[in-house]
Amino acid sequence: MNKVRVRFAPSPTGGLHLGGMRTVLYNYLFAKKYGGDFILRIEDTDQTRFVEGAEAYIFDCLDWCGMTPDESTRKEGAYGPYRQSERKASYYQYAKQLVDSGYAYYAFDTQEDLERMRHEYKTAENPLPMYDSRLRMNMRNSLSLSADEVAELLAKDTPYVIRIKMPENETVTFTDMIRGEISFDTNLVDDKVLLKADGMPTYHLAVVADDYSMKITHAFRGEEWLPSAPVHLLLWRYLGWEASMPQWAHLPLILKPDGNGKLSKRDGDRLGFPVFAMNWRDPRTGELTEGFKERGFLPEAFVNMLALLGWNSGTEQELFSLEELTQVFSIERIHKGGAKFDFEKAKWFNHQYIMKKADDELAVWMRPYIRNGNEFDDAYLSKVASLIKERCHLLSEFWSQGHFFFETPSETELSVIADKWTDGKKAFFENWISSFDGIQEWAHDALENGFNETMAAAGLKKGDVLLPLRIMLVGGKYGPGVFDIAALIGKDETKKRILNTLARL
RNA sequence: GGCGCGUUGGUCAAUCGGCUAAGACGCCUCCCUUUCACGGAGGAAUGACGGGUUCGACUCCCGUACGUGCUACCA
Repeated sequence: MNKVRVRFAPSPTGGLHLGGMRTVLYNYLFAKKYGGDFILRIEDTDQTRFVEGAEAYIFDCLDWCGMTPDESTRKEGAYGPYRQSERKASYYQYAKQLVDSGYAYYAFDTQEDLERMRHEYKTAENPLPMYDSRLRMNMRNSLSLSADEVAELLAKDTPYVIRIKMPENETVTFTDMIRGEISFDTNLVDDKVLLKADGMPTYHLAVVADDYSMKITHAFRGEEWLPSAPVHLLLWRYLGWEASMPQWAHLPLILKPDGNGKLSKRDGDRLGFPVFAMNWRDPRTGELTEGFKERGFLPEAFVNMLALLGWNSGTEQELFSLEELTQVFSIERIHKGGAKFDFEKAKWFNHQYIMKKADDELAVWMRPYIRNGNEFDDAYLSKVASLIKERCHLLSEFWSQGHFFFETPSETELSVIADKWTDGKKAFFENWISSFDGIQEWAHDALENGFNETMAAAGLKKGDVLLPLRIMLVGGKYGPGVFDIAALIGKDETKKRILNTLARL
């Protein structure tokens, strides 16, 4: 295969959700696999939806996942400009070209005209009438009006849109890389607006013009675009570019975990999981939406989870680095059907990556989650990480799983041991503490040996005193081995916690 | 309503006509560990339905049902 060029064009309407991120990922993997260019394009031609700060946010998300676009799409580049708003002039030119060649026309209908049409032609079997070949001669456009009338309207700067003139009785067929051959009857597709009254293009015109001028060879987009694909194909044809039309791949949808429908931001809020890659604060509403990053996901886990949502390698392997994915990824193995998002499985991926990560690296990721202001050095944090990483599914669980390494537990589940508490046990702990000064090396083995000796001398069993010790050190029935904890928090702190609890029993 | 796309356990999914239908998540049991977790060993749980084609169909074809998407001067 020759050099490929893929593009991802997020609409900066705020947030970058799972579906969008997955489309980027597949674009990226495909481009990398075949040594092509990974280009980002910003679709900011819809001023009513464009959100301040969204562009920078998109780049942040890509950086976090390790998918920074090849070229500096933030500045200049071989295929720039990358913002649609900066390409405005050429869109008009192409739309005009289509009108001149008879494939498109001016439409002067107002919003009210359109509403009236939808109302007037509404019938039981056609509840949603379209602006199409059957109806367009009843509307106000350059097909129904005389040349003089049209010239006059244009001369008076009457607002107009440019619509594609869908042919009658034709079948448009194209090949989707995932789904194979797909056909549409042109009579059933409406005359889509190409250029809006404000002079900005709609997605339909923009995507074709941009893909052409950016020399895109392969285009990935969501399945929701399938119904408008015939419009796009016709535009490529009418503009005389059909030979350079990219190959399309329409990706399956990511669905809600419960019920039906595609996954939305609302579902995340409702079910308690993120749907955006990173935190997004809408500047217009001030509303903050949590991201996977902030929820405690490692980027490699997020990427891995995302890749497997709609694709699999065909082997039993489930854990892939981004690098591995670029090797094994293949369009043939992308599924046709939508997948319900499963947050439990997403957490499992993260858990795997947390366990796999080196302790010192993990320490860096976990540091922000230390809730009290105390300072701890990297070596200490590293040791904590090694002890608790296998019980954290999210980085944010670091604190709930290991807070006792950083503070004396404030809440102690005394009730767990209070019922079976005896003077003999109390004497045992006092004896054990008094032996601390004789311990040469304050480490796991020495502590356990000393504990066992004192225990045997007191005629007690592990079952009698191990749990109490845990409650004293941790505060509850959880955490790593008690001697590991004692070894790490140190002699003084261990003694302090035992004494504290003894005083309360 | 029309059109498009889809349909293997609760979820993600393998299978490209030979199936006693992989594997993973989740769930359950046991072992390990006198906590929790990790790890190990098991278990329950699947081809939407009806017709064809075929020696043989989860796999191919047709219908039906169901789901989902589109049907905006939104993408």
